[in-house]
Amino acid sequence: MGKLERHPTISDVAALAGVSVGTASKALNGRGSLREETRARVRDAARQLNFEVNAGARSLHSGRTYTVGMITTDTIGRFSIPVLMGAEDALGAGQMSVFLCDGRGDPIREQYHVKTLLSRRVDGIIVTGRRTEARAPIGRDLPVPVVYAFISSTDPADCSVVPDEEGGARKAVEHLMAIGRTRIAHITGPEHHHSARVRAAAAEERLAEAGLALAGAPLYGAWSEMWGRQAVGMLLASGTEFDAVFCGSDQIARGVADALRAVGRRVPEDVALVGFDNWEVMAEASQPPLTSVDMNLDGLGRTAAEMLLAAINGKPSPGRHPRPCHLVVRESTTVPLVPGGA
Amino acid sequence: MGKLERHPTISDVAALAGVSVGTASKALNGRGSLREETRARVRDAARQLNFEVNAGARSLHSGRTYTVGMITTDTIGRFSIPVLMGAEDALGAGQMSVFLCDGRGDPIREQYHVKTLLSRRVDGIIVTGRRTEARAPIGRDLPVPVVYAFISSTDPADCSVVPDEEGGARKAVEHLMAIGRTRIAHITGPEHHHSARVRAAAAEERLAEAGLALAGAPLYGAWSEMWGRQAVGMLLASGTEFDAVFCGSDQIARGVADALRAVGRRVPEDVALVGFDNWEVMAEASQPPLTSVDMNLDGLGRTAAEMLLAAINGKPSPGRHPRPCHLVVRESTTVPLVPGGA
DNA sequence: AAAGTCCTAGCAATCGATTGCCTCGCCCGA
DNA sequence: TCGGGCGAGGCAATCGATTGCTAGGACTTT
Repeated sequence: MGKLERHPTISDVAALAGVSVGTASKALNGRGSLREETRARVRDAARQLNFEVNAGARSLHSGRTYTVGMITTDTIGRFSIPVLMGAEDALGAGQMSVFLCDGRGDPIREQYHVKTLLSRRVDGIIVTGRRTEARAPIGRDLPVPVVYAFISSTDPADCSVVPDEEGGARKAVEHLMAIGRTRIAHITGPEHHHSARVRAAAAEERLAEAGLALAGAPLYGAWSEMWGRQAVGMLLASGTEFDAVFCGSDQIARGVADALRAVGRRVPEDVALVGFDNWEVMAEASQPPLTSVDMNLDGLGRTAAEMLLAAINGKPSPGRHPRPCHLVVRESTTVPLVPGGA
Repeated sequence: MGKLERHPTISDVAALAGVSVGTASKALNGRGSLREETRARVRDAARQLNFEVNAGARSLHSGRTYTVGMITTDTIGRFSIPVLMGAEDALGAGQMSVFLCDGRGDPIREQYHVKTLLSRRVDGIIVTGRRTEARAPIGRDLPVPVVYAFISSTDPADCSVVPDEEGGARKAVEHLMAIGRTRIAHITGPEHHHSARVRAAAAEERLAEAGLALAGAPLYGAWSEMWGRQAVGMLLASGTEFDAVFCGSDQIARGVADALRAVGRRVPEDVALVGFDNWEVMAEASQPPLTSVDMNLDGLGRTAAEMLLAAINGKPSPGRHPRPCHLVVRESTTVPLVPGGA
């Protein structure tokens, strides 16, 4: 509860230990040649005073702050959190602290954050966001390395770690074909979203490779459950035959599941369902739980952080680095085993 | 793409402008008495070199870093994000940057973060988490002020900004009574959760004040949709009469809504439903959309940040500060207007 | 013309910590 | 007894920026 007056400095420690400032520093950092007894005396003094070295003063010499900035281009949300946590995890292992900056989708605000981070002499910057679309670089000729995670930079020379959405969509389709479905519909988000277009195109391509085609054109709409429900209505009204739906998000898939159940179509027996994102609260609460494509967001964050650390140490990895997605299979594509079967 | 060699310093600026370092500093900070022409020359030089003052070096004098630490006790999640964003917002206005530290529920890790933050000389610390339960303080006699947001400290002298969950629960019950419901059931999370107990007790108390009682005992379980569905089964099986359910979370409420619909009970006509958290993706995607108690998490974060700033400036606000919840009314408690009614 | 004012800008100490270099004293050998 | 060698620890420069004090030049005033 009480609040100490001020931070003890190394002079305080030195005085208490009865040595000079330089000696105290050497004692605490294991440098120089000192008697073990002296080191111990200094360590005790430091402990007694609750001394914590002033990181700012130290970086004045070392030139490094062991600090990185993390900028979210839009709002901190469902997609940026896992990325952020993965990065925090990887950076924490390297003793680095993270400055969090929320761009709120405002370029002015974002530039302000970049300036602030540079002023604080971060060793590097990670940029992330909630859409996978490429965006303009946060700056040119910045004095520190930058890595884009989840989103990517329009400059091909920048380092971007992104999910292989195309591969993810292909895996979804392959899984549906593997369980014998041939009339696969696709319901997804707004067409102006990069992710929606990429996933739809990849799904069509994979089907074409197998000599198949989508059941009807991709239905572009919103990322919401309500759109999923509406789209099912449209699909049924159009008379399109389908035995599976690949959805652009878990929310859409959930809406689809609810709408199908409401009209008496069984999932997965009549219609198999695959979602995207593997957002657990959605995928697992769905009836039935959803098979879904996982973009491994925290792995993305971790990789981005590792690449940033490497770049800080002089080993940059320029270019775009897609990382594989994987499929998490749940009951929406697999008929459960008969209960009670001994 | 290119990467500059090193950060320009104020000496570089001074040299380019043809003045001494001290003069350059005064020019850039509007101090001292200098000719306007000199100031302009220095400003130009700074702009030319892309000079950003070294914040670490500066704080060596000022003693302030304009930096705060934010520690999440458990994982960064649905509850801590809005708090975090509110805080980031309020702090950003004060030109302060935020160090984000994820405690992962590990006390060792948490203590490590506290030490790191102190070493970085943050001006203050905000602690948050995903449960409202009081927790042990992160430290005693820390040299900087600490504010707890959402969660609270067990030390009553610490500053904690918390949601008035009790008040929220009362509002939910009052709303249900106001629309004429008298047999209100309560389905909520695990009994060992502080929030579950507090909300249940407040609901019972408010009903008692109106001469009523809960329909059956509170049903403690989990915060999940599945539990909501199961609980409805239990409620129906027990033969308890009820015309409303107050749920401990939106996820539970959603499960309840689905289960009721499955057995042909209409929401809100037969059973009105109120959730808790006002988690929009859940509340709005529910069929029907859920009336829910909003804890105003980002307001909590903002308030916490403001109190921290005040404490940093010597005006601490010790003690527990409950902040009101409010009810967001949606279709689960209101019969929609007849469509087409001119 | 000498002295007093005011304006401008430079000098140097300071913040906290690190580190290369130097000194002091002890021990050993010649 | 004197000098070399070495171990231990102090001194002071350094990192980048800030700021109080001071010096010098221009201008005014008596």
